[in-house]
Amino acid sequence: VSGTVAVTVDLVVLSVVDEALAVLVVRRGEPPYAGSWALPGGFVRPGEDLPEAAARELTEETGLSDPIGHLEQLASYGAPGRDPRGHVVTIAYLALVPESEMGAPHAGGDAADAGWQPASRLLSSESERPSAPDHLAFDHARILADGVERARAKLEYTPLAAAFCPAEFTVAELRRVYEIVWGVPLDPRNFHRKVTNATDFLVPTGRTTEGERGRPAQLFRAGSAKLLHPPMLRPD
Amino acid sequence: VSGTVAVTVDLVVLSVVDEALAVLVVRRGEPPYAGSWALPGGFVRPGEDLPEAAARELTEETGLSDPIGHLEQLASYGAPGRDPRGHVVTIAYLALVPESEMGAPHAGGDAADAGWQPASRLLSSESERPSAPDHLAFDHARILADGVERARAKLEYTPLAAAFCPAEFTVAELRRVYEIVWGVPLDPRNFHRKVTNATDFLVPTGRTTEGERGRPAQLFRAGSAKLLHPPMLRPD
DNA sequence: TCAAAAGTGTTGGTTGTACACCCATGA
DNA sequence: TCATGGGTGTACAACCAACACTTTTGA
Repeated sequence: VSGTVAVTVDLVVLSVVDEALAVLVVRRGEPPYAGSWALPGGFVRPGEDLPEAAARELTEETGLSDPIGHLEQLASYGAPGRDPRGHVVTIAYLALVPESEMGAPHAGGDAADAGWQPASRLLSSESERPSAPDHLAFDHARILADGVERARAKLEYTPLAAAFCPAEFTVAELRRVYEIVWGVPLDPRNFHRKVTNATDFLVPTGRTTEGERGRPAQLFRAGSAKLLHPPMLRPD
Repeated sequence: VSGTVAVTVDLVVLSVVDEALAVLVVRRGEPPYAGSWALPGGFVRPGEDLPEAAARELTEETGLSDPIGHLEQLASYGAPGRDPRGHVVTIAYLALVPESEMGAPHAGGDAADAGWQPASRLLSSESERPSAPDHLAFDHARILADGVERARAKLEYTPLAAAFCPAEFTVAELRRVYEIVWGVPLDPRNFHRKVTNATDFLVPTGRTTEGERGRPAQLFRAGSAKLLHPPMLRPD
């Protein structure tokens, strides 16, 4: 156990659920930290690529298949004391997914439970205490904080907000994503102009919503842009 | 060898040497890839933290102590075939250092040689061929490319350019860093105004240069800012 | 006195924000 | 016809690129 260094992957899967930024967590069924919430993840198998291991663990523990939306590497964490089983280096991945198209998570593998939890609750100073009821196992609170921060920053200069939306979505739905992830209100008029002017951010489908209150809204699909020009500026 | 996953750290140490962006590389003394250039790095020891392992390998192989300047995690690479010895996951670190204050590198440990090489040469399409004389070992060309891209991006919105400069430097020296890393000419007048107006980027020391051509320049030290407001915009 | 480099002033175009205003639907 | 949300126009301020111009030194 102490003569070698082991490798795991962990996932920060974020979505917008019930008007709040939520993270996919599993209830650990095995020690250490049995009974605690944790990020889904597990040991990398020899010969297995890292994104492959991340996708496998996600499916095993939560029943969700390859995340539609977006998957990227977040960072690695390797402090010697971070896992009581020995020296374990973890490579964390960040996924942004539309909750509405992922199906309900259900526990499997080593997980006793699986579901969406508001990120704010798992990040609050209350849950920093290791004994708090919703304290995350290992250093997963720090990993989650880094993931949320990365997501917030990337909304500014990439079209990733669309990864939180279903395949077709309105400008107002996209705006709600920004408002929820950033935690600030945005001017609907200026927001509309900015996202529709940004090159290759949105492509109109020609269809509109029906049966809603107010004037029907155009439906869009995500465009091909990987970088936003000009960027969406976050109010200070 | 194939029953486990090993962990290494590798370093992309960048500096500005002889008016060009340069990277610190070592000539491998042991197989695999004996005789090839490679990024400094090596296996993480059990109980050792990742930045600690990075600093140790840098000192062992190049004789340079903890990099003055800046050190941050870059990314992790774990494709099964990237190392012929087995499945090896590496965590890459990016360092930006002032060449003038680091002393000359000298080989040690497993390294047969160590020195600065222009990044452009190691990144050119010529050296992509595995048989080219300056082809980097393993997937280190990819890692280097990611590191250079990270450095270029970070100059825009962080004060990291100062990490390439000695403790005291002039606005013109700082501008040369931007011009060399970005590969574009910048207007000296507008550059001067932007960096001196950015909050907490530069703090004047009161001293000036002497014995140079032209009017003496004020000397500055790096300020406390971690983010640039407003950012330095890279010309398209 | 000239060349060279540091540093300042000014101008015109672009971009972002605030907000007034019009449009299309359900009730 | 009113309330509700979708979408457009416009004015003002901030910002940035371009470049003329002044300052201070070494040769």
